[in-house]
Amino acid sequence: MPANPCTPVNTTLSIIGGKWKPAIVYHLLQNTQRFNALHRLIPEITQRMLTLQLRELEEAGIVYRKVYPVLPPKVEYSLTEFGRTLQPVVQAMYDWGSAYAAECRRVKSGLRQA
Amino acid sequence: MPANPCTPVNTTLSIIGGKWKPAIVYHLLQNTQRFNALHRLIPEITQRMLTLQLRELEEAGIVYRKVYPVLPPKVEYSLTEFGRTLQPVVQAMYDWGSAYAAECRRVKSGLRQA
DNA sequence: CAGTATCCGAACCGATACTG
DNA sequence: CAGTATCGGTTCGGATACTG
Repeated sequence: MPANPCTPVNTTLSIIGGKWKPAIVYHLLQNTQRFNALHRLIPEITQRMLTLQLRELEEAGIVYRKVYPVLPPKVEYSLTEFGRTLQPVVQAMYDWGSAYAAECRRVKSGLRQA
Repeated sequence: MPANPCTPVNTTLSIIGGKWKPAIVYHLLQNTQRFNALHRLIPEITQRMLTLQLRELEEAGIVYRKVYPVLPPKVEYSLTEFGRTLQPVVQAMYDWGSAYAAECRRVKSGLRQA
C-alpha cells in the first residue's frame, strides 16, 4: 500500500536485483544446471561471483543446491517451488526490457515524446 | 559499462533498479508530484539522491520534468507515456515481494521445502 | 568439478552545507 | 522551492591465485 523504501518492490529487488541474479534465475527457470554449466551459460561472471550469488539465492529460498557426494564433485542447482513463482516477475521484466531497447532505437532514430 | 549479461531483464533493472527508483516510479504512477511533495512521500531519501534518481529516470525517458518559470520555482514530475508502461512490471514486483514476505514468515514459523 | 582466499578499484549512497 | 557542491564511508564486483 504505502511506499517507503521498504516496499514489496524493494523486497523483490533485494532478492533478484544486482548484476547477475536475474541471469541466474532466468537460466534456472528453464533447467537444472551444474555449476560449470551455469558458468558456461553466463561466461562473463567470475567463479567468485557465481558462487556468492548462488549462495544468496539459496539462502533466500529461491535456489536449491543438491550436492552429490561423489568424486569429482557434482552439484546441481535448481529453483525451489517458491523460486519458480518468480517466473511472471522475470517475464514482465524481460518483456519490458525488450520494449525499452526498442524505444531507445526509436528515439535515437529521431523522434521525441513528453 | 563493461562486460554485462545484457539480457532484457538486466536492461529493466538498469532503469528501475537501485534503492530509490522503484519508490519514485510507484508514486508517480499514481500522481504527478512536485519535488518537495515527492520528498515528503519518501522521507528517507536525501535531496541529492532524489535529484540524481529523477535525472536518470528523465534521461531514460521514463519521467517528464516540467519546469514552471515562476518564483519561487515550481517543478512537476510525472511519468511519460512510456514510463507508464512500467505499471505491470512494478505490479509484478510488488505482488511477488508481498508473497516473499509471507513466505519468510511461514519459514520462520518452522516449515521447510525443497 | 566446484569451489576458496586475497586484494583492490569502482560504484553507490548518505551527511552536511550552501544557493538562485 | 528546488536544487548544487563536497566529502567520505560502505558495499559491490572484478582479477588472480590456489584447493579438496
